[in-house]
Amino acid sequence: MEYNFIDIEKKWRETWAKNGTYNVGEDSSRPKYYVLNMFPYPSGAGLHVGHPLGYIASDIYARYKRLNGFNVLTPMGYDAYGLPAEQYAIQTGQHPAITTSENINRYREQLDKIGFCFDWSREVRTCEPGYYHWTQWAFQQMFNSFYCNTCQKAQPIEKLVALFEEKGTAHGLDVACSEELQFTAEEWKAMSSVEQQEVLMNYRIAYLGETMVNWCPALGTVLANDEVVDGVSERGGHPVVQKKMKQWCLRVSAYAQRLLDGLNTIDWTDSIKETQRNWIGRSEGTEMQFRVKDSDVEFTIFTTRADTIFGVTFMVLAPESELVAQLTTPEQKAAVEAYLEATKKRTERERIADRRVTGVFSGSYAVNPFTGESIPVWISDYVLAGYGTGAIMAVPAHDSRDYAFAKHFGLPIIPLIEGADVSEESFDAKEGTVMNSPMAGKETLKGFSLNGLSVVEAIAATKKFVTENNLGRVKVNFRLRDAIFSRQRYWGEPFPVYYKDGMPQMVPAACLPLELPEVDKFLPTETGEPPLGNAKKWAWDTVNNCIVENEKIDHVTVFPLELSTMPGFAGSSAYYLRYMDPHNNAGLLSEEVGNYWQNVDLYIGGSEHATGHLIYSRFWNKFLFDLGVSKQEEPFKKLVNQGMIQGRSNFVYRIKDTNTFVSLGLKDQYDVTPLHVDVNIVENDVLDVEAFKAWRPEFATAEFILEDGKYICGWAVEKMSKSMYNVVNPDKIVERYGADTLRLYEMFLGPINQSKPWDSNGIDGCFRFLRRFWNLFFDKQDNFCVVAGEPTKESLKTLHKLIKKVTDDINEFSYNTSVAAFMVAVNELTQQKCNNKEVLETMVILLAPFAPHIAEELWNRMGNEGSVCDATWPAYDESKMKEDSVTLSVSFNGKTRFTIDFPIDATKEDIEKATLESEQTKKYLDGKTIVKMIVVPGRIINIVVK
RNA sequence: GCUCGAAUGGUGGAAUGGUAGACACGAGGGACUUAAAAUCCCUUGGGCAGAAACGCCUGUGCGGGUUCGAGUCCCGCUUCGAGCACCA
Repeated sequence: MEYNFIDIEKKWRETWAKNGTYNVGEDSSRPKYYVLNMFPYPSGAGLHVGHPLGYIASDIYARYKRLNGFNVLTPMGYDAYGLPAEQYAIQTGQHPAITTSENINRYREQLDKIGFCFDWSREVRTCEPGYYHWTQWAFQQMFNSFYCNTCQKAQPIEKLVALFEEKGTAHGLDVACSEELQFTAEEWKAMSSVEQQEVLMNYRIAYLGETMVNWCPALGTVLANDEVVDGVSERGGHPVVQKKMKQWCLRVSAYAQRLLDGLNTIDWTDSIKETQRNWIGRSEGTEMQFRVKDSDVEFTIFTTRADTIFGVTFMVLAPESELVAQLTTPEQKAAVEAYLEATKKRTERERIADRRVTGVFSGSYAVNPFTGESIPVWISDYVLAGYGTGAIMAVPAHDSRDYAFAKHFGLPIIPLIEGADVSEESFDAKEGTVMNSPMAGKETLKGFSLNGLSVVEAIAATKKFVTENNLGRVKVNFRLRDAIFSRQRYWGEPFPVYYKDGMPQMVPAACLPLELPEVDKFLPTETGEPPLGNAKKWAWDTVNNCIVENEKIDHVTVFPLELSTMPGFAGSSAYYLRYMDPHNNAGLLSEEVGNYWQNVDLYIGGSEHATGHLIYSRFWNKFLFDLGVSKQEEPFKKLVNQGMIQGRSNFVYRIKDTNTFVSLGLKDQYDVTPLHVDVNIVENDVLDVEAFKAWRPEFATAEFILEDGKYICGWAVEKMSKSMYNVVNPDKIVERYGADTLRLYEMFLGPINQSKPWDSNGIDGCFRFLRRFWNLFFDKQDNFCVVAGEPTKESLKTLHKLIKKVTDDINEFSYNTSVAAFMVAVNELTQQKCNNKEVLETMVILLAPFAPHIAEELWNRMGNEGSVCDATWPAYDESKMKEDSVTLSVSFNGKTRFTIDFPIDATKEDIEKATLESEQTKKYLDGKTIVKMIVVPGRIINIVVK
């Protein structure tokens, strides 16, 4: 019987859809398991074979869990907002909603062919009002919350207002803020409403902040830090400049410590955790106050090397620091201004590319609080305004950047570590014994000295001294910045915000979702407003129809709406929660549903989201957890990163200035130019010459120099992309081999977490395997030949060996080795001519997660009711594996020479005795003496001889 | 510069410290066939030996070490990949 995958797969695809086989609900009688894929952005190019890799891996796991009695949720949806659709709209006038919807349909069609067990009834699209309602809602909750550092939790902003009314800022709580403010209850009460709102903005988790942002002129929008790579935009590669702008921000930094701590509780790869730790960048140090000489100005610096206070020979301010204006003396004013002007002109990219030492003296001196010495204050762009306090104490002997600066400007360098040679470079390591702290004979504050201590001890001693003497405080700094949350774009979630007296107000809950309006054009307005500024009618209608009515305010007043939209990560930050309860109109998700599904047990996706989506959604979830909406502190318990599938390009070699192409093996005899050739007209690196001629008009008359009658192409591993003609479409594979073969092959290609090139050459092996498997069930006359009865001992052994291997492998996501194990088992069963029902039925269940269509078909043919999805995963029975004897290899000095069979229950002594008495041993000993004999029953015999 | 990861045949890749190269592709040889396709069987890390049989040597990026025994563990390198990077 022919293995007719086309009919089989079509039949079951339809049956599953008709029966809703993969739809799930809450079921308290079974344990839940939540498997999630990072949902795709539906691009115009459709899926290539790399995309389904993670989906297949998660599908196998989901099906395996279901066979083990779990109620498995595996939903799918689309991250539908994004730049490409908008860019396309600008170019063609085609509305992004239409493009997106077309792309989604194409994706769905392609996905459906691969046989996933997604519950499509739960599909979400981030661009639909029913979905972004809750994105907007969450934003409003963040606006209405502040972060309490003391209780490590988000709290309602009303609580902070109440504290201000009672005690001003002296309320005793440590609260996350943009800027430290001080006022009394009386001062608070005396403020106008607008002033109070301005103050509160300093504390809100979603706040409007005037900060330096990454402005991308070409895209006409601001970008988040993770969207800027090497000074250019991640999308499109346009230059990015620093600009001070008023933008919506999320106070992600407030959660820095929790984001860091949470990493220890989740089962993610070390590399992703490490990447996030770097990105969060916790650094423990000391803030110290320095007085400016002959002035009452004081400023604060941050250092992790408080112990080097005696080696400070100058101070440096960031050019953007507010202190620059205060500390610049009249004599230096012109020089400083010239420097600031020059710095401003340099883009981030230029600063990275060109690391010249630059700087200017401010004219002022600071006073070392420990020694009273005067230290010049400089200004340089190697100090960043956004980190710490934007001011540093420079210790050239023990910091390489300070060292370069000191050498360049001829400033003194004082070594502080015994034996450290600082004549050529600084000694940055935190080790050694401290000296010159203070230098012999120098007086210091309260006689403080660090000499003779180790660096670690000296840091601790300085911290203690600084705290006790009010010179500063111990401080933890994070590199993690607040996320900039506005984009001056059309295709995104509108902010549910309007302005009154210049202050933002939340659109009333009754007006949510605030829908994205139609616009005439997708570009910014002539007055420079974001694209939503083109939607005048929308603004008017919204104000009149909903906000005015709900807020009971005067119709005559016109309130402008926020015209920015939210960034890409807004919609993807809590989608896993929405999948739990996608049709709920009363809330993001219900209490009951949240309690059942909790959080994602297994999350699969690419590691490129390490510092973007995977940080933002952890932050977002923690916030919702504080609100009690999410039930777990961490959204994704286990994370598996699938590797990238790279392209395998093929090349033909054209002899220069001719239309003649020479085969790979002969190309070195000619002067040739390699050209990419479409991999779809190459098979096993042999070019289909006729197809090549038809491919392009200019090749129609091409001539070929063949080897062995074939044209052999060269190949290379490159990114899978259209321009390299190496894109392989999964539809083509499914058409030719079937979805089950595609699934098996994608897994067989190698470990799931490794990047590897797609190579269609190996796929035949998987197809042959399925055909052999299929043939186990049919005899030579094409009759279904599976019969009930007692299985042979051999077959049971083969089966249980496989059960153990596959179960272990699935749990470790080692799918390539389990596919290999299937191949071995099927070969063995073929040789055994096994047609036993018990064995073959179990084989079908084992294969069901990998190749569901063929498994379902055979399950059905064996007379089973229902779907193989609801079968029970077989238990491994060790007794079926019991052997009568065991083969042990005998080694001499670790070198294996021969093997001997022993009864399974042979003791160590039996083995030793039998080995020594064997003829082969005697032959190998040949006059040598035995020094030692190691016997590990069941494992190894090694004899050490001399 | 710092952090993490990797390196095994022609290729993708297997190996709880115990016979390295499972499985698959490719290649070579053979069977069947008028032929092709399909299918099946044998060989396949390198080298040596041989009439045959049992073979022998060598081999997991490089150099050391631990061990009866190391692809695997430890120390020191090399190369490649990823992340962070004037973060004080």
